[in-house]
Amino acid sequence: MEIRPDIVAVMVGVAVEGPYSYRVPAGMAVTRGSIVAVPLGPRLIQGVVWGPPKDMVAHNRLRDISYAYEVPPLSEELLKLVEWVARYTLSAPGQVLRAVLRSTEALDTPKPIVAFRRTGHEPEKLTPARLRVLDALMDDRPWPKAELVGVTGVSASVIEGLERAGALERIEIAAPPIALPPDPDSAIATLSPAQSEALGRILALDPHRFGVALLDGVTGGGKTEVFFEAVADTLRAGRQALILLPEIALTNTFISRFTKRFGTRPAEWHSDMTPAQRAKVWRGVLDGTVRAVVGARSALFLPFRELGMLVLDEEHDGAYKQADGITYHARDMAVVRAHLANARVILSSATPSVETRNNANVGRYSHVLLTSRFAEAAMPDITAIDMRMDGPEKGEWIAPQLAREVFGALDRGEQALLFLNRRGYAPLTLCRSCGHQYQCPDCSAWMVEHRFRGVLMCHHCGHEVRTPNVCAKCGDAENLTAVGPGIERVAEEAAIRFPDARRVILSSDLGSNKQLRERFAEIERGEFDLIIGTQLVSKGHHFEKLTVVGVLDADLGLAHGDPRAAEKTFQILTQVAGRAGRASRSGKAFLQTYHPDHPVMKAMVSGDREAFYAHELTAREAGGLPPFGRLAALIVSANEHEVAMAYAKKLLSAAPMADGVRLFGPADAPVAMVRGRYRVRLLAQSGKDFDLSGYVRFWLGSAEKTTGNLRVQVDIDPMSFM
DNA sequence: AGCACGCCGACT
DNA sequence: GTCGGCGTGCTC
Repeated sequence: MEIRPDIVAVMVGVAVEGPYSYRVPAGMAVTRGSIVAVPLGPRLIQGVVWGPPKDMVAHNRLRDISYAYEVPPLSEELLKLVEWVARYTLSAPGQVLRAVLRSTEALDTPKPIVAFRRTGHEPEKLTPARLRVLDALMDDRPWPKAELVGVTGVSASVIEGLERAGALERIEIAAPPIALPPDPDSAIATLSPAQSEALGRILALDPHRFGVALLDGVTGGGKTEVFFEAVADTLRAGRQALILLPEIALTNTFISRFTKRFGTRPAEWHSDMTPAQRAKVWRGVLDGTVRAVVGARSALFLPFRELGMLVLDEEHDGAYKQADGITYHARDMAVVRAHLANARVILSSATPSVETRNNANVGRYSHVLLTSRFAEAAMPDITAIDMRMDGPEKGEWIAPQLAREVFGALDRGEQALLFLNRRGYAPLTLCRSCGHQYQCPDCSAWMVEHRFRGVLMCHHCGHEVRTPNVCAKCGDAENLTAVGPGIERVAEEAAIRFPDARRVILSSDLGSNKQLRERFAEIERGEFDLIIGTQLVSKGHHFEKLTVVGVLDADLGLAHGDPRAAEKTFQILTQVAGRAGRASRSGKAFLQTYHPDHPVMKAMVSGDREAFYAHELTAREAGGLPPFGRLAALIVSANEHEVAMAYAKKLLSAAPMADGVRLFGPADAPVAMVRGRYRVRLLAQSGKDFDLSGYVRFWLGSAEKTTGNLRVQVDIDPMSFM
């Protein structure tokens, strides 16, 4: 094909099959990776120059690139990542590119900051406010307007008045960087011998090549200090570093630890930021002024050009799986990006995912065990409370033994935690007169009562109704009953049992992220005695005075026919139990369970996590499940159940034959209807060396096209069967 | 992703 | 008679 330097392929940030060809106007210089604005239909959208044109487009259809942004081109590694993720997840590359071009404002020239300086002219009228401003500007250095307002307490109009009077002159200065470069040598940590050894093993990975280390050690064992030093090593070598945290764990604690170590706050990337903040970080990452980022999973697509290290803290955490838009697992994609960038990866966890443990077992990842006698001594003593024998009275949720232990902790001036991974007051509202159960009109799920807010709420679609006084079906006013506990109900029981304790409830629907962060800070300062919380409390928080942890329903999560149920339960129980006992105090954890003989419970009680991994790996291998096999889920949805099921059956019969691929379904999803759409699942299973993405792509390509409201959603490596 | 085009129900 | 519902297809 003729190479035409005046025509290039541009990947547009739109879900189209591939790049489109555009003319490069005379005088414009672009290269692969250049970020450009192009006309598409009636609009102007952003895209990235992908290379020479792929296909021949009639000349009369070609349009000109509108302009090229004056920013460095995206790195080759990032472009390859976009293609890889698109291919793997069966999404359009343009759609993946949108995850990269997240911050459109970032491409505009940064707005300079307006500052003022004295001219020397005295204004004719000198008011007290004017004097304060002139005093502040005594040293003739220009001051940013916002700072001037802050320091003097005057309004902006005073400053503008002085400018009009000729006493001040306006200067535009370049906006300061969003984050100062972290100093790798600011406060080098004194590592314990075990930490030094762990660091040594991580740094033994060739810094110029791809390599993964599993940093495996108990909570509180000092993993953070170790990976900070590894980050410092990367920064010293002049490369950028990315630390990913599960969304909710972006805590002040972590940020301040980073700040202490590196002498400056890291650049952050998460959903709470304003567009302006995002823009600064994005641009800084691209132009290289930002050297280290602490962020949530979407930070994986930031435009680093010199990425040398990726850290995934709590690598097992389910929050790394993204399910809206493109469906990807940030841990797996991080490994892919590191591979493309010749960078090192640290996967850090006290409860590594079974996949990661297997990669370490077979030597694909370096298994860096961080043992800490100190931290291990503080590991809690775990007891299973058999709910069949020693459970609480009817209508109560805290077993007598657990209640005694909580009293003990409170008496000693320590903290206790009651954990239940279920939001709201009660998962079901039932009329005892007629048997009516409140269900979501649009989902096959019960309406969960949220008593604080006075509503019944569907946890799948957010649908809400006011908590009824009389049964919607029979009109009986007396017999509406809350069935089962949620965290609010546990709090109610705790208020009765432990009236003198300073209690706090932690649940994602009881405040904004900011409020929750403040709540965590208060707990860390010891302002509460009894913490009652959901999943939130399990993540990365250090409560020094916490010595007793009670898990009210350790079985929650084991019930579903989900291949990862045991793993997820093991991880959350370990994380929650690990909250108990820190520093000088040893702790106790209690698991209320109806299945004390389940392998997960036995591993927890005996403290033998190796037994759990061994058991789980054996079971996975026998079932051909990940990491010994691959899974891909196809979720067919439609407004009518029959339509979805009929199409799923057609899909199944259209499936190409392939050696080693097994197909299951179609079956109703566990929550068969969500937001008024019925969902039917097909599951493809293959060996681990089989290109299952490719197979599914071929399958869907050869199948009858969907019409109407039928949708097929593909989830490669599904984490749950919901 | 948008946006227009086009084909079937209730209304100023 | 048309306003507008959204299903379908196209954008270099």
